[in-house]
Amino acid sequence: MSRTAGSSGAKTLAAIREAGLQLIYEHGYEAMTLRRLAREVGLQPGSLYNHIATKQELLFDLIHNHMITLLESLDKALEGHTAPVESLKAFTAFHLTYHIERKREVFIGSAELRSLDPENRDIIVDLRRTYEDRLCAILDAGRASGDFVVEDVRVATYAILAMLTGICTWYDPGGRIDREALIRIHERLVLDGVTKNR
Amino acid sequence: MSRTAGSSGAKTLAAIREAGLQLIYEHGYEAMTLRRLAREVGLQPGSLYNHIATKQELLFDLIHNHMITLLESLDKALEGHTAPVESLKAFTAFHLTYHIERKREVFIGSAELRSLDPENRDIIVDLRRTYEDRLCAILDAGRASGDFVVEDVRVATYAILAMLTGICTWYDPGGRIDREALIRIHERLVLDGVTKNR
DNA sequence: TATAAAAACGAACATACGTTCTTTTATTTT
DNA sequence: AAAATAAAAGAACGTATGTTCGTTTTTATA
Repeated sequence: MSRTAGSSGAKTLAAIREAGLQLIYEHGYEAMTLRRLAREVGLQPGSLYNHIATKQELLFDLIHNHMITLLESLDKALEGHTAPVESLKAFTAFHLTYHIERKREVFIGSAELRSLDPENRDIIVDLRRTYEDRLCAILDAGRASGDFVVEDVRVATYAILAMLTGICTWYDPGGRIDREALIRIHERLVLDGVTKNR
Repeated sequence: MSRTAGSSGAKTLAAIREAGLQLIYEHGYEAMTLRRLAREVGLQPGSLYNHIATKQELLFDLIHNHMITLLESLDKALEGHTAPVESLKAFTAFHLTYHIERKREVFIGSAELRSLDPENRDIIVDLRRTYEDRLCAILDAGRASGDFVVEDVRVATYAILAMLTGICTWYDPGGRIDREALIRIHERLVLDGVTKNR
């Protein structure tokens, strides 16, 4: 046997990425074998190396792509909002939506940080920090304008992110609660948490 | 060579548990090799089997012990509190304290769920559900008494747990914020989230 | 249409893994 | 003090893993 009829590099690579994403999400990077991945895509193990350099590079590629897309989408979602309250609402809605829609990428992006080689990890950690800084800036602005009352901006940032991100680990898109309701509930939780109202 | 002078079963098992906890926390269950674990404890790989049955059993043992301790400690912490507001404060304080002190156990207890054999996983998932139910009950009571205004108790439960648990992934005990301040901040965040105040 | 490049196969390599087994020595029990 | 048990060593087994390589066939280029 040899090259298969109809085979195309771009298509195969996309299939490898998708299958890799799913397998790493389900079993973890270490537990995913390239033989299993190859079988899923319909290839022999060695043939994977026509498309990826190493297993590690595939992982980094998946996470890096995710982080870039996440940041670009966020900046688009925040465009046009100037008032801190509106920005915070926009952030919350975006974060929830994205984390529900890209559940697997998000999960891998944090759970598999430790599976990355040090240099690769550093790059991703930097991008994560940039994302956090966006929320930090909103809280800072709201504090300056008097809209928010926050004891410690960094703590509030992490608390909010932790709460919102935690959702994607249990939320069931086909379940009892629809996305709009979920966003509404959390907008209130987040706003109440940073608003003076005693 | 053979049995080492001063060797004792109980001590060695404790050392295996501690080293296993640390290694799984750092690298993940799949990435931790028994050879590395043995080296850490100062044993030959085969000698581990005088103390553990399998690698899988060690993982289950660590997580199961953690869950049992968690539940017992929670019930002790909630004792004596009857008013929903007080119960919720007690829950928050306990949850934070425990999750900061037992960071590694907590992390493994959720991150390595997927590395458990199905039967083992079922047991742990049941215990987790029991823990969640404690918070659910507090919110239900507060809703019945009129102290809390919660749109959906299950959602609020998960949101609160997600927020509080997320903290243990970044909190630095030796850092800028001391534990009391952290608890105070989060008690406010949680209470505001479930209290009517518009 | 001839030639170069791409994409697959299939076999193989070196290594590492969880685990088992036999043997030896230290500790505990009688 | 003798016998039984527990805990370690050390070697080995079978298997699985990431990866490489030579070959073959299909697609793209000239």
